Amino acid sequence: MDKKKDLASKLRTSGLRPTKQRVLLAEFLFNRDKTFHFTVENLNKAINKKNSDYKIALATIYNTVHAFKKAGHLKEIFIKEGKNYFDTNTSSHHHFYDEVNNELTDIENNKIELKKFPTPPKGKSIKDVNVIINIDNDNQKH
Amino acid sequence: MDKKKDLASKLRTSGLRPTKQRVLLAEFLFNRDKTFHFTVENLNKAINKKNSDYKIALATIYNTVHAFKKAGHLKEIFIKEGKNYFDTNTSSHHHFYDEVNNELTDIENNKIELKKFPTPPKGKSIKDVNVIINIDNDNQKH
DNA sequence: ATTTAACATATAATGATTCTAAACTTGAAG
DNA sequence: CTTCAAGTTTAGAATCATTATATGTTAAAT
Ligand SMILES: [Mn+2]
Ligand SMILES: [Mn+2]
Ligand SMILES: [Zn+2]
Ligand SMILES: [Zn+2]
Repeated sequence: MDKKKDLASKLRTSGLRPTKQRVLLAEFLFNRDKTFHFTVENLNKAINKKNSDYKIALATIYNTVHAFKKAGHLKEIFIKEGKNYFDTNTSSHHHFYDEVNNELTDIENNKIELKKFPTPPKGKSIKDVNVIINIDNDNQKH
Repeated sequence: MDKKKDLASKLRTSGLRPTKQRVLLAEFLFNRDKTFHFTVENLNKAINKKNSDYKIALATIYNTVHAFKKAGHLKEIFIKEGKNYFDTNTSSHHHFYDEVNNELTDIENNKIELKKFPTPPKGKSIKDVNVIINIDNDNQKH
């Protein structure tokens, strides 16, 4: 199978041994058409659902997700306390956050343009910019 | 003392009894010229430092901060895992985040202007927009 | 002054994440 | 093909921020 081989080399290139667990997680996360946003809790449930042919320990899921992040294959996104999202889109980009469904949607960088722009404090320079647009159902009372 | 009386009415108006602990915390947080960004850990240390004349239980600090937030006197800001900031500036505004010193700086709303702007998904409307500009020391290697 | 709901507090519980230490796997070398 | 060391997985323990509990205290209305 081609895809599996590709993933194995992707992992090796990142200095990660392509173990069974890592390849399975990489398949699940990276063999997709669209960006995938998830929490560790999410991922754990999806992978270890009953009747699944293969189980991965929660510690391994943590280890792997962090290893993938360190290797640049995942981005971490902070939205709210106790909700740590990871993102398979590692490009610099922005998000809609739907508070009703706890869902993230990508906004590509070129869809947002900052007109005015503040000067960073002396001795500091801008590393990156994150825009989160919180969205609600229409006609929501505040 | 005028300031104390003001705080007591501010609390009463919010439906909060002006207890000794709340008044003390309100003084510490709100009798300032500038915006104050803090974590609960921060606040607890500042209030309960040794040789301080009055101690407040950690649970009370949590309760009070959450009560102040609910009453609209504090805003909560999510920057990274395990770092929950609160903000005495409750207006809609943005931030610089200095990753080196773990420090937030306000950017007033009118200092940033979004030129291009994406359309929210169908049935959803924008509640608010949060921009975080991560900053680094100059000449930092990535 | 009495009364009662609101509040503060010490302590226990929770829950997400990290650590530990033992067993297993991978890939390189012989 | 074996051997071997470093890397990896795992169950379970530990950690740590936060929240819940249960008891004593206080604000403020009557
Ligand atoms: Mn993490
Ligand atoms: Mn909180
Ligand atoms: Zn994304
Ligand atoms: Zn602020």
